[in-house]
Amino acid sequence: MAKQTPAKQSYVPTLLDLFRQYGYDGVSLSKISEATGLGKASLYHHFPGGKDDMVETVLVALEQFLEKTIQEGLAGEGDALTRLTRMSDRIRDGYDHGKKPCILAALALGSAKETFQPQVKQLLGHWIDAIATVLIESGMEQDVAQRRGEEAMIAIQGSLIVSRVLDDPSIFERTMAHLPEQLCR
Amino acid sequence: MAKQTPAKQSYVPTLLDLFRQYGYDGVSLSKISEATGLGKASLYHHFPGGKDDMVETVLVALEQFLEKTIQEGLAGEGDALTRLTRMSDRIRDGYDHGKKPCILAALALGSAKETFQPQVKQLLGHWIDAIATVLIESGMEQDVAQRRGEEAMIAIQGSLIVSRVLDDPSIFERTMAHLPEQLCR
DNA sequence: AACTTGATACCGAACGTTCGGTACACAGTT
DNA sequence: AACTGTGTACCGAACGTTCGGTATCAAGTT
Repeated sequence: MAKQTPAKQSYVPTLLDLFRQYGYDGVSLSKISEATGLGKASLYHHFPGGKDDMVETVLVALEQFLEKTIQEGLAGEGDALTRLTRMSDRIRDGYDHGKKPCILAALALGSAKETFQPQVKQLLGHWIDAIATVLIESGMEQDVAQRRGEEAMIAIQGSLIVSRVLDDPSIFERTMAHLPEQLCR
Repeated sequence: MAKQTPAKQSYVPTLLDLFRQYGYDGVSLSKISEATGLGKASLYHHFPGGKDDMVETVLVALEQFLEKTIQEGLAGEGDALTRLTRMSDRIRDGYDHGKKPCILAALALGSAKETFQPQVKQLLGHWIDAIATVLIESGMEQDVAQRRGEEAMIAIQGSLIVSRVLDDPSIFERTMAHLPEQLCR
């Protein structure tokens, strides 16, 4: 695991956008150079481990973002429905209301899968667990709650893909709007 | 649209496997050469349009497969639940019980999106419409049925991704098992 | 029967370009 | 001086694609 620096972190938004849209194999160093405004040498200066180093930096940032989302959203005040609605709103923002794909799905494809599967799996699993925890605290059985967490992830990932393929972000928005009640049923 | 030939069609299974797993950008001509046993020059002999020609051949085959699935499964005998269960079984087979990704999602990523979006969109839309038609014939309102068709696609795509990321195909299987009743509710 | 022609399928070599990556030099800041 | 950051030039490998060629087969002609 490469060392994280403030400079690296400052490139996360740009890198995230590239990897989520083009996937690992579709993002070349030239594309990154263009998007960040840095030459290749500078990119290697900041990310000595190259492309993999960049993806890891993005994943570390995502882990932090997820933690923050859990603390401020899911683990905050209110009943389950309120909390899940707060999460739903954050998700809408994070995916630009259905217009941006999920990097976790993108990294499950191609050569990225072999390299990053453990981290991606851990992130997604963590997200599911957090949703399940909210439902458990509201009185739901653990088994059922875990299933619901998975359902939530299926809805999120599935609606992002369908919205993207059909070029219709309202599908994602509609799905997110219904998700909280569905999980609490 | 390049001309389709029997030779081209004979390579569809191999090409489908490569593109669904590695995506468009992750599949090189070398990889295809290796998987098909043909040299690169031979690949160009059969697919003069190159990689794009190969993807199009796969998409044409998928369209035919979808038509067949609709005729034999969704448009066949029985009530809506029976028909949707038949479709669900075919889907399970087509995705090797959750172990293989969907090429439509893979082609929605990277440089493939720009080239193949119209065809991919048409395929997915056609699938949704076929599901909605079954529900409409069983008495459901058109609006609701169309929504249900989308929900089905969200469940399929989402559960494939979640199963893949979590390395747990049972998630897909479970989702497919419940899908017919869910759509008919 | 032998030869010619056309069609089909395949190949190795080569092409121009892009890939990820490295070495070195220089400039700015502390 | 040390550190941080950048640019230029270059590398070998791989990319997608094309070229010129060989092998085989079937059909037609002599």
